[in-house]
Amino acid sequence: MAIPRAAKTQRRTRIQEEKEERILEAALDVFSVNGFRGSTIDQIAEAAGMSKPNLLYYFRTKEAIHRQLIDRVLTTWLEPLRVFDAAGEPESEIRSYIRRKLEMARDFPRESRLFANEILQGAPRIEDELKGPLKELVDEKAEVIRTWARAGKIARCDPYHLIFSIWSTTQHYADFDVQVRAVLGQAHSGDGRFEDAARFLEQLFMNGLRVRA
Amino acid sequence: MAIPRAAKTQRRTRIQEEKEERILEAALDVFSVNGFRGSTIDQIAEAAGMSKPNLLYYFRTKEAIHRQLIDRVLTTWLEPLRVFDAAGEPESEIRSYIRRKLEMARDFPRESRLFANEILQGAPRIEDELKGPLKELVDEKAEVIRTWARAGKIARCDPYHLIFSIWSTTQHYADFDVQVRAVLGQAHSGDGRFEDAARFLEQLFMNGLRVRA
DNA sequence: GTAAGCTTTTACCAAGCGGTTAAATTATCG
DNA sequence: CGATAATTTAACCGCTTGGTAAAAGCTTAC
Repeated sequence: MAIPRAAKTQRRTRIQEEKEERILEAALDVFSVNGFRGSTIDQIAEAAGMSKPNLLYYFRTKEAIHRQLIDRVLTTWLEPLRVFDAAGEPESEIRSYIRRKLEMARDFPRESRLFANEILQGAPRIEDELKGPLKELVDEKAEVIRTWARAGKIARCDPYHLIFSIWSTTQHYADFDVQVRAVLGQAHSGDGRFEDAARFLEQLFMNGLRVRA
Repeated sequence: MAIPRAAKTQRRTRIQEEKEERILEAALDVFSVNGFRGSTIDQIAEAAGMSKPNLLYYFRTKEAIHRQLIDRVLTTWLEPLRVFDAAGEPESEIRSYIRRKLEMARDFPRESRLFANEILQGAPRIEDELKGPLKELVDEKAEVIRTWARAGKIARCDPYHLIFSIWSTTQHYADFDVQVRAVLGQAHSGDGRFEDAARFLEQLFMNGLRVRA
């Protein structure tokens, strides 16, 4: 007779660790494309190569899987912004922030889309995290940017909308990938579009934020 | 005995016109939040104030409703880009393109989200339109931008990524509205954020694209 | 008014959904 | 090996889903 559910006592077997990882991996595939309501446990189970009841042995509900994925993404997602350093040179800080966000769009598009799906649908499951930790982090970094502007190191501008514009331009290459590919055609079918994007965005933001005489 | 379905003969009654409009209006509400798979006919029917079978009298399938919405959005959505004029002044053309896209994000957020949902999910229903009409239009306008750059009227840059960056920064205020509100807090609870965004984006793109000595 | 066509409702269905139960199977460890 | 706990499977449940059938109710034109 098995103890109710896997997570009841603390993490024990390596098989548990492996299966949970496989499930989360599969769920990321499914959720990032279909959103929460549009995804079924059966789809995830099949993608993970196991039966539905077997999957439900590791995660009690569909929502539990989603929750854990979202939590993971939220922490790793904001890492680049956390690194943003008040003591650094504005130009290089912003430049490398853009570059890092673009790399994430390239290397973790599913995570980006999972997040986008959640926000699009009104963020019912993460409103608190947005209004709490996220807002506080952005507030803090906005203050840094404002300081740089006051010191004449970059042009005066609204720091919040600057951050929004970096988020949107970079995530666009993950979230709207199909559209980007369709418009660019065969030409940039490899990862070339990311290099072009990096060049363009650096130019745009560096010139756009330069202090004008 | 009713003729199979409403659209069989050509559009007749004004009641048909009215009801179809009400259904599409309701469907836009529902689809734009939940995506295609996440939305149910019942939800749409209730939002339209009618029974499910009644709704299905006007539209044979869920997909038929969605299709018509998408088709509408696709045409109106690209209007601002079509207006983009090679004969105009680069600065004012780009500036007013940004302004118009931002107005659309403000005034038609549901349409923007419907589109975003579709793209996020791999655009299964509109891939052809993206690779065909959309790509052609963008190709044409990219050429215009390239001409301006060659003539020294704006900085040399990748015109495709310029267009992408305008799309993403403006649509962000519709698609990621919840996040934007959460981060900005009470401060800009009205439409003020759109004015701030307009100011910031104009500054960013105007400076970013100015020819540098 | 009445007949024809248009619209709405009631009742229904088969498939898919998230999730449970209990028994069968496998791994672990003394 | 044997016992105990961990894992997997088969069978199932009640609810929701997209969609249909058929009849009842309503409009409109003559």
